[in-house]
Amino acid sequence: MPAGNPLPRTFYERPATDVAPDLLGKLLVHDPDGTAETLRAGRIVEVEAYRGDSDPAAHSRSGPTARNSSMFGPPGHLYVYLIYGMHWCANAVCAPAGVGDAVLVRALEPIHGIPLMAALRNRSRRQTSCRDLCSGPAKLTQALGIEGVHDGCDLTSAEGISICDDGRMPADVTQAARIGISRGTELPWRFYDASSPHVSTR
DNA sequence: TTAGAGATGATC
DNA sequence: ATCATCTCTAAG
Repeated sequence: MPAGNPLPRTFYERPATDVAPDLLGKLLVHDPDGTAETLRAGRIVEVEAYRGDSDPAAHSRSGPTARNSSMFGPPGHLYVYLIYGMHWCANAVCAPAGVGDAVLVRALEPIHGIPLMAALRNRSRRQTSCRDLCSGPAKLTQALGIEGVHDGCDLTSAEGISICDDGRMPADVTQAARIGISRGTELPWRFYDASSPHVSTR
């Protein structure tokens, strides 16, 4: 078990803006079949918080729908959605059930299973550097093999997809405006490790 | 190195 | 029509 222990559900049972910075340095792990050969993991270096109450950019802003129902479920679960018709994005659901809070995972430092990650991201003819494997919310889901079927899965179980704590702390936590949204741009709810070369922008 | 456009489909 | 994106191509 190279990844440490999964974070407990109580970790997620807080507002997304509190959970988000604490997720920096943790490991996002996908162990699809319990074998070391297919396990891949990356250290979280960039996240964004989305809140159900008064956040115009959140998918949960207008209440539960078929797509966002995981956001309103119990904390410590995964919310996965399709964006622009072709990319999957992964969130950690936060706050008590009934509150539509989540943290979008935007970038990882690849840690384990890097050859498999490169194979899963082999669509491009261009040479994929290690920095290009997980430096974006849709890149990292492709590298880890996270898709719509994983929406709602439990992150606190060591099986399948989990977020684990191995004791490492982020070096340089920085707060800024969120990326790629047209509303709520004034809210400084993006958190990243400025010392990492693996964040989604340079 | 940077800017722009195309891909591609669910959502509300 | 919008969208919590990525990639390639072309221009400078």
